[in-house]
Amino acid sequence: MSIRNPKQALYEQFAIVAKAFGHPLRLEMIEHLAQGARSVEALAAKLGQPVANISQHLQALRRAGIVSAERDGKFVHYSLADASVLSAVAAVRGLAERQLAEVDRIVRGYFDARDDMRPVTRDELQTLMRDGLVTLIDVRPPDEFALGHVPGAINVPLGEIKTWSADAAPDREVVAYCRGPWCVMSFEAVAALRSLGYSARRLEDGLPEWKAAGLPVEMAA
Amino acid sequence: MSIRNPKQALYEQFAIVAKAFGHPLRLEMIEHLAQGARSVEALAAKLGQPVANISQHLQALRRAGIVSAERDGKFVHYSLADASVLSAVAAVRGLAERQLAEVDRIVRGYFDARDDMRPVTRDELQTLMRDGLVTLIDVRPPDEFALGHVPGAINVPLGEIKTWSADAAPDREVVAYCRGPWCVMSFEAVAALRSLGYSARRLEDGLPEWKAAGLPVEMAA
DNA sequence: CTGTCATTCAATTATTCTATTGAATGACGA
DNA sequence: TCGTCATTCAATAGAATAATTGAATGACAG
Repeated sequence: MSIRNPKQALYEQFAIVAKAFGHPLRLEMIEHLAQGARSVEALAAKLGQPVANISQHLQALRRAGIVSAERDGKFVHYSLADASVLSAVAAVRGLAERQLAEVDRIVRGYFDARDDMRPVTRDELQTLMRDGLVTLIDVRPPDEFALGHVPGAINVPLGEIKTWSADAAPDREVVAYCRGPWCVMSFEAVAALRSLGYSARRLEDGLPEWKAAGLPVEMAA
Repeated sequence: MSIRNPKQALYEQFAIVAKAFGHPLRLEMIEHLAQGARSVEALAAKLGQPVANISQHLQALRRAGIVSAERDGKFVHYSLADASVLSAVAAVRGLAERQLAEVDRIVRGYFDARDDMRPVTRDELQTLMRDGLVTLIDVRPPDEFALGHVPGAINVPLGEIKTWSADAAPDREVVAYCRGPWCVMSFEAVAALRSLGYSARRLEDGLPEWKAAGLPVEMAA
């Protein structure tokens, strides 16, 4: 198909970008890169995929201008190229949530069972934190926590929930968050805490959305 | 690939939606559907494509929840399912415009040559129209104009620019708009008017964006 | 210069997507 | 009921994409 007119040429470019979003693994990669820059190997480890596979998907994302690469010694660190990557993903996600019955089914079948209370919004959380009413836990792995987290949050990776809760005040509400709106770890954390008798809720979405909303982020531990 | 966890199942759904955006023809179909509902045959005629091909692409879009179908006698009218379809396209377009060198090249090679002045923003246009300083022309075909246009606009399809301009006031500035930000017809109209000695500019984007901004739309002719 | 390690490339196979063709469906009017 | 017309389905061939494997690159340490 030869390029007959410039509009078609432009739409071919736009299609390259949209197509790059059109693979579940690449969407998951974007969720991880939204936490901060990652090397190919680190991403591959997080996703449990062969390095070469991740490398190829990263290059598809780079050709589409979704991620950018920066060489640092023998590592190449990839990160999101543009803040609007997250808004593009959010637009697609919103469309899917509103229009696809299958999404509704998945959400109802799995998530609702674990999160029958409505999630805490960012505004609510800020009020609750200011008044000192809740304990905020970040259930992501320590390396992601170290690269940035909500101020005042405590890092409690999913595997340590039980240990941690033994020492926590039993009558204080816990709010958990993780990588994004559909990150399963915060759902699991809330379910675990509730089964241990705690009052727990989920933040409506994750750190990248918090950052994108212009709210402050705390570094290091 | 079996569904191991609900997050992957969700990402597969999101990928279906994103993938549906990932074809130049489907993006062009979305641009047309943004003007108003269309039958399969009408869309096929506008795009110069076989009906069966358009029908199949429409069903891909429908499976992705991007368009919805409504039967009316023997016709099936398709339209955009959700206002956020346009914002998803806009996010992808913005990303491509900012990140892909190829887009820059196409725009510079073709559009800049025909539009060396900055386009008129919607706000500017409203001021200019209120003060009666410009003539606004809608260069889309009459059927699209009839389904809704910017109040005060005159319908001057591309082929009639020359005839129309003969009767137009020669010292009055003309603003042209069409289907969207990269619709070539408004670029062509501005180029034609300038070559005829008129002062002409383009509106920054088209009718769907005007409507999406909550501004009034006039119906019929 | 050589070995090591992160990343990329190249080649293969399996899968999915695209365009095209002609036949099937479903609604309308005679 | 029958023919017509808009749309969809089904089947095909050709093209693009995905995952896997092993080899090649490029940077660092000794």
